[in-house]
Amino acid sequence: MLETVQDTRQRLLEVAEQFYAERGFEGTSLRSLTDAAGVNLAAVNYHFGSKRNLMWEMFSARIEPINTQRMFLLDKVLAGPELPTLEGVFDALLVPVFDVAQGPNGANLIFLRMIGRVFSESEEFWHQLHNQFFDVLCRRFLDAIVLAEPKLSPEEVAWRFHFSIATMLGALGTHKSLNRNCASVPTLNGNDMDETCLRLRNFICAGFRGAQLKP
Amino acid sequence: MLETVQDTRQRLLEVAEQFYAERGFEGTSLRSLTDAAGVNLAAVNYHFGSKRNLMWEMFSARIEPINTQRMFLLDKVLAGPELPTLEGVFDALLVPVFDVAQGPNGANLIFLRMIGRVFSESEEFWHQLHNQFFDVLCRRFLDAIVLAEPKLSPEEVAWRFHFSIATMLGALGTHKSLNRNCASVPTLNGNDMDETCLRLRNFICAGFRGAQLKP
DNA sequence: GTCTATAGTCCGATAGAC
DNA sequence: GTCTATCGGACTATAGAC
Repeated sequence: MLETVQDTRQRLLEVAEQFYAERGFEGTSLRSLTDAAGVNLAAVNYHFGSKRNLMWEMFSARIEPINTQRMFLLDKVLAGPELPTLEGVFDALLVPVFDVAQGPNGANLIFLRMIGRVFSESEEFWHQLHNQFFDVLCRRFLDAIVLAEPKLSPEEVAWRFHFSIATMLGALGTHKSLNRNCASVPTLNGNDMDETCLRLRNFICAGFRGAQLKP
Repeated sequence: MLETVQDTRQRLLEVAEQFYAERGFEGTSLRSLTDAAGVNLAAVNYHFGSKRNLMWEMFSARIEPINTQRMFLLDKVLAGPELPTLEGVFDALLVPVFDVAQGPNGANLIFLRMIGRVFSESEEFWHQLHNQFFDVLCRRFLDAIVLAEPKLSPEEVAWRFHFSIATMLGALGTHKSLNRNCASVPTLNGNDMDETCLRLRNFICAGFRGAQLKP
């Protein structure tokens, strides 16, 4: 194995992502984490100060480049001469996630599950994460959707956006289990991230457009 | 307060639901749980044998009546002279959940969050829950959807059903946080379960129908 | 920066009196 | 069926040698 030698800090971040994705915050012990990373238990507090800070920095390192890219793509959609489309807006939201998931060594399903698990965190931790990483982003995307669907009231947009986010997070969180959720269900090829992303985007856009309360 | 006196076992089940919804399995300690329930710590092992069995029975007591009702409604949809509709099938899946959530004392958001949290459980526990409570159900609903949308291949149905379930679970899990996910988002009236259910069903049906891979 | 050793706390489970 | 008391172990965090 000619892998690049990684320092302790980086190894901790990588194993933290995997363990968090598989077991959640409370379910991950620092002992099991440092054992799997091949580093000393005390290294967590030396490099990060606490278990919580380790997880926070792991999440931050993953989500901030994605959110930067989301904003960049959204700005591009909004800068055009025409009104934005739902497809353009939701592509800006989804494509950066699946770009990261489509790693060089095959689909990074751990990463998807980690992202999807965040929203079932305990209330306080989730609230802090949301304020730090999603509040502004959420507002920007809502404003863009109002432009894309000008006939809908803000409340109507809020409802449909809520379901759209629920679909995205639910799909990310359950993605790893695709092939065994139902024993007798056809196997889904969940390794092609581009196809998964496009299917998800099409589902969300269609749901959004067709979700009028009274049929 | 003229409440009916409840026995220890029932109080444990109720507090277990609340704590599981708010903190998850690993995040719930038996001491905090028994304190909140006003019962002795040892009562958990006397009545249920273990923390795990307590949570399992809590979930079973909640989901089994719902699944019975789901099957009943699905059978009704399938017994008609005409082919089932997507709306009928997804109503059979969703309405029993929101019927329970629409409790006599207002919306039972704890219950919704508990259901939505289950799918982010650790792999092993989730797998066992799925085998026990969802495997057969899932197969039955998939078969019904194939009848409702006969032009779609089984693989195509499986993809779209996956996203539909993701939407449902994501919406249940995040429902409690509706009003503070975005500070500047219009407040959603998340207390009318019938309206929430209908909106969710319409979103899912529209997403399902419009989720073709190639536009 | 890495290690050993351990403090101090909390955990699930259970024995045994009542 | 409920209680006290406690076991044995796991946890996070840290002190201090190297």
